[in-house]
Amino acid sequence: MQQLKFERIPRATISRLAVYVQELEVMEQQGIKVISSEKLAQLCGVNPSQIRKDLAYFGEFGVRGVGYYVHELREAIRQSLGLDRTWNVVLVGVGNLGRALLRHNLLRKRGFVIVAAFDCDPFKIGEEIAGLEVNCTSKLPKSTRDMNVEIGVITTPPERAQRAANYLMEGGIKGIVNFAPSRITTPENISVEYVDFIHHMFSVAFNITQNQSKGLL
Amino acid sequence: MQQLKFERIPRATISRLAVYVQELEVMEQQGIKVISSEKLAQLCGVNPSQIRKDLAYFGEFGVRGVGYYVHELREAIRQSLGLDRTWNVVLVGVGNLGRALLRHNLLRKRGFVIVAAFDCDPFKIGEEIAGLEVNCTSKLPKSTRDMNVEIGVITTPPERAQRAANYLMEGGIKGIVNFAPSRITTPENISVEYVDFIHHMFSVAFNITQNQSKGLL
DNA sequence: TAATGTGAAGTTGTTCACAGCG
DNA sequence: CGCTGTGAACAACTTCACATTA
Repeated sequence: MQQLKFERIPRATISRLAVYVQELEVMEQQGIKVISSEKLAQLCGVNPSQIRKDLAYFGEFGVRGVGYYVHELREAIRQSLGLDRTWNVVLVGVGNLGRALLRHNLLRKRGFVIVAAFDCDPFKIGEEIAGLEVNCTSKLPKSTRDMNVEIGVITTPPERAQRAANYLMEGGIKGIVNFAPSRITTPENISVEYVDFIHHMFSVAFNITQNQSKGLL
Repeated sequence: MQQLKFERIPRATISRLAVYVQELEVMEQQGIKVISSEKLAQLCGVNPSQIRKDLAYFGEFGVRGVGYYVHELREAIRQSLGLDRTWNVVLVGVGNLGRALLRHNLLRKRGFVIVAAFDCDPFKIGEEIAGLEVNCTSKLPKSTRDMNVEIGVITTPPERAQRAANYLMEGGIKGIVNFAPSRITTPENISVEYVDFIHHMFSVAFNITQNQSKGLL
């Protein structure tokens, strides 16, 4: 339909769009039909024109003098982000975090279906978690190809993240979400996202430290 | 010692510093003594001058014509970020993710000690996880004050995140790391970080979609 | 001499302000 | 009339280029 423009879209815009979707969903559940950029901005903690700019990358979804129809806007963003479909996902590294993700139902609710889990620890192989049997990592490349998986999630210890990434790429994966606290190297055409909550702990620690030293002035 | 400058430090700088620390640690373990901004940049996937600029916010840590002493630099960054101490942390919401964090040893290794866990589900209260008894959330404010806790981690379902935040603030917490996929509102002086892996899944999905449509041109 | 530290240039992202439209 | 959509102004961040120094 839209998606006609071809400027490069800022990363920041994408992650804000994700926030908008989330808040729009809540509104929809509350029965709110129309929302202005002003009000949505307030809820998301951003500037109203920011929202309008972000949306403008993908099309014109609003009605002047009125605002945005909540349901319509949500669908438009979902479509723009490529979320109007399901994505097959595999997970590598069945530790604490891996298990939590396997059991997490929000992923599935958002269209990300974990179709296989892998680990190289013989003690974990064969174990069943959330209806999924843990397989040996060596089987990963073939499985992902057979199951037409496009996204890989890495939840291994840091030192094994690169190896996991290599297996995933061998399996023809197109994007990786890396929860391990270490950088991985991949060719340009593989999209990599890092989820490192320790960094956020660091940020908070830093901000607290700074707020306190500011208080002393 | 340093920390003399008082320009505002970009958020982005902070999160990159966290990456540098991580990579420096790996190097130290490998016995590497000296590193240039060039090489470190390569490992971290950033521009060399970016590193030098980032470090310049905090002081001069390098030796011209030589580079940076790995151990020294790591310590300098840790100190600058306020990581040369331990931080008491409480966790609210003992679901899959909460459990995973409680059992995660990387947090403690980095100086973040979870000293208490809370949940409002009577079935969970009393349960012991990673040597910590789950307490009723109503006890949170008093406990955090008594234990001198500065950071709260929220791992509740989204609809309960705000309530958790309120309890934490009542308990005198100064910073919050919110893993729940919903915005929370707090006064200015509370530092809030959002960890939302779903957003990263969205980003990857979007990038894959875009790469593919690029391929069609 | 090699690599840092840094002003200046360049790039990217954000906010403003208002024209345009339902 | 009110709120969107958007060019223009602004702010923030990144990279360049080179003077500086161990």
